[in-house]
Amino acid sequence: MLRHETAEGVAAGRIVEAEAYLGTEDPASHAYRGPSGRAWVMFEAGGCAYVYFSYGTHWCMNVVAGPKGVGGAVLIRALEPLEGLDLMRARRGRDAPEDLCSGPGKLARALGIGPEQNAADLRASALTVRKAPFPPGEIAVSPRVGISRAVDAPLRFFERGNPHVSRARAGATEARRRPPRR
DNA sequence: GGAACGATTGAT
DNA sequence: TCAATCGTTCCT
Repeated sequence: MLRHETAEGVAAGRIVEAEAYLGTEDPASHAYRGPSGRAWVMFEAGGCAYVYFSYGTHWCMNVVAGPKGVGGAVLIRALEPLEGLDLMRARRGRDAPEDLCSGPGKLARALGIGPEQNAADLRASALTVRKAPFPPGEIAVSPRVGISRAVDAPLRFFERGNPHVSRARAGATEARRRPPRR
């Protein structure tokens, strides 16, 4: 689960959807061009947060993975809210639990995650990743959502049937198929 | 120096 | 289906 402690209170949820972004070999990854610009954090040692500004409007949060010097991170795409739901509601301006954390921008907003948390140590800071209170169900795999390169790589992972999983606009479900080329 | 695009969301 | 909105990338 992902948990954030702020002056406003605690908000936490169980991670139910995530995507892997690799290093300089993954054209869809921010790390593709090396440790320049915002992507430098992806080349730090695993265990810290990579927070980036998306579409000029939203913040998204990753867990950096792999050894120092190698690019890689896991984008947290959806949470099942478990703690601080009213705080999440206030931050999100939504009421339904399924509307609080069912997308990378939504969950960052709900947990109060922003640029201040970039490069934060997820083992020992206000923002942590820890073991969930109950184990996952079946894990399904699909292509990643919202990208235009490496669109077929099966690097999205989610708990099948969980109502808090984001709705994949791009149709990135396990049933998705690219039309056969002729 | 400028144009285009993007690991998204919410309203129309 | 489209606007919001801005940092990064890519082109001239």
